[in-house]
Amino acid sequence: MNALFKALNDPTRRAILERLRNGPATAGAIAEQFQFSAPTISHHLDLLRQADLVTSQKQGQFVVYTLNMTVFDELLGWLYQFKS
Amino acid sequence: MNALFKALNDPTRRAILERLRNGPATAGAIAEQFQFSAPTISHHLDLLRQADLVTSQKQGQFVVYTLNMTVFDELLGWLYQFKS
DNA sequence: TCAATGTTTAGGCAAATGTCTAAATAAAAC
DNA sequence: GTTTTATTTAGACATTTGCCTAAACATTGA
Repeated sequence: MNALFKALNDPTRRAILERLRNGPATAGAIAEQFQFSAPTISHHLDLLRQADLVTSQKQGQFVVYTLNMTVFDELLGWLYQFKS
Repeated sequence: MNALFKALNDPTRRAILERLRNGPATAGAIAEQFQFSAPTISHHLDLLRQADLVTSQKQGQFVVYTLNMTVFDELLGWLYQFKS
């Protein structure tokens, strides 16, 4: 839960998630969309992975990142307790 | 959106929100539940207010904090785009 | 094998964060 | 009117965060 909220608490990381809504992408393709350096984006991706918001698979020299939506259910569950 | 995620990215603040699920409470009553100083809790309450997650009304020498659930809809809306 | 490409790791730095104590403000009680 | 009670503001400090550059690692291609 901590890692989840931490990962979401950054506009760049949220933008990465929105980018991945359109389908998986390599680290490089993701980094191209932003004005930050590749290491910076790599670090953001690491935090997203720690929160289980994305998964990564190595494909040759590329690393493909994929959105993992199942963890959103945890967040929805947390929110739901406030809606009653 | 930034203030919202920022406010949620702290276990103490989330615990305050859960506390307020049971109804409004004064700053002092909230502070009693935690091991932090009153100024620290006051600061947390300020961040929650900035995110519009709580409202505050002064009642005599007390300040009563109330959960504001309407802002959760914004968060639900953001989440929803990922569920399709 | 050597060079190029894609990504991560390491280390450094400024800014933001979470905590504290001390002081200020405001209302209540004596 | 002075003291107590409730809360916030101010300022300090250690830790975390987000960024960078340089270097390392891993794979592909000549």
